[in-house]
Amino acid sequence: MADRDQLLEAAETVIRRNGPDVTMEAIAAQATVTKPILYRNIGDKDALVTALAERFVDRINVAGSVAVIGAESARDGLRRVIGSLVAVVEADRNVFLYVTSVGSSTNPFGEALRLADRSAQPLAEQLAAQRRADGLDPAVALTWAYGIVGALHFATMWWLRNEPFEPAQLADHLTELLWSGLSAAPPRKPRKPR
Amino acid sequence: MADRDQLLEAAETVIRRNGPDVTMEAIAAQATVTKPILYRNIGDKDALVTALAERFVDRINVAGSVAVIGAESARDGLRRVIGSLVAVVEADRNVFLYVTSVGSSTNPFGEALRLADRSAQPLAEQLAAQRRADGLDPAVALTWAYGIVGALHFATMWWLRNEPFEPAQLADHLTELLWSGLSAAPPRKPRKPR
DNA sequence: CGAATTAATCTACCCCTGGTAACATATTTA
DNA sequence: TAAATATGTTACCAGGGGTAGATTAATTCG
Repeated sequence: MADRDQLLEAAETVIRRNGPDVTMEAIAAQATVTKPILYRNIGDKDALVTALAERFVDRINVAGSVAVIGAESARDGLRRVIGSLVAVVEADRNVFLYVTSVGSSTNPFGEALRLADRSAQPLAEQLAAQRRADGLDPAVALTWAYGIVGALHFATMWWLRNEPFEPAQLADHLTELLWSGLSAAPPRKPRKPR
Repeated sequence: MADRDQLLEAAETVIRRNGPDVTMEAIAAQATVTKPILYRNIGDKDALVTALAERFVDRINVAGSVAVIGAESARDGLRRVIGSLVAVVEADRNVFLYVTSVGSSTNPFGEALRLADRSAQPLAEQLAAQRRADGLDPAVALTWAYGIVGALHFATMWWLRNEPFEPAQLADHLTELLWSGLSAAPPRKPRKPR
């Protein structure tokens, strides 16, 4: 008893219920199991976060693949994918927060970046392919992939915390930024901190 | 003895030397002081991180203001600001990592977002003003500000970890993305995960 | 079938770090 | 000089990640 998948399921359950700052003990308890079993099957906390992140990214990817069906244009496709991402995160915000905010001393770059890796890598490949097809330099792909993921991440995070407007607006604004960039409205004196 | 500023200075010193996972005890020791003094003058760990973040953002802003002088165009200004940001972060990576990766239970959204606030807020005001001047809807400003900050943050973080090429390239790629967006090379099937 | 060996699980603990209470020491003020 | 007030120190607590060793269940073998 106490399959790896069941443990991950239990972790998600308790995170959804009790918020993102949940203890390993609580996760074990939710699975009606004691800590050593959890550790034997999952590894350490870092491994748990990684596993949950993997699942989460998978869900986002699936949702994106579905959302993009029937897109009327590339821009519309982008808009749909962003919309579905926002929807998934909003629907499961606690798991999202857990997966992105848990830090570990062995990983000084933060868990958010590890989560980003799983999205940015395939995205980079697509971007590179597209650039090549258009006769453009594909070297930008990785930077762009992390930049895009970061933009989505931070904006979504901020939006989650404040919820200043409807999710559709968030998706619209992000699409506009990522699709067209700032050049439409060039800031005269772009003091652009941090 | 043991001025607030001296304590912050000591914190930065020890973080630079020993890396981002540094203990409050170590910081106190570096300031030749004991923990309760540190706590009396600074507050808790969260307050320390906030204070250090504030300083760091200030440095970035100053560097950006200097860098933008003599820009030949708005795009060139953006490029220069991004370049100076990358330079500051690279030169003080440990403090940057400390300030962005230390999590706290009272702040489930992560310290990175708090750091972002200090940059995104003024940036949003500028964006909004510019949009208004151009007769465009300024409602996008906040979303864009967090998006831009996030793009810079993640890409820089990734670059710091891997250092795959020269910092100038990173700045070039990011400028291109933020200035012109993806529309130049529209992905046909934008499976864009995360 | 019973004994012995092996696998699975629990109890109890360690360690480290953030945070603080209570005590001690210097310093000002009356 | 005595009282009051900063200022600092030691010693401790709390809580969470992680694990060693005892304990129980299961399996194999004579």
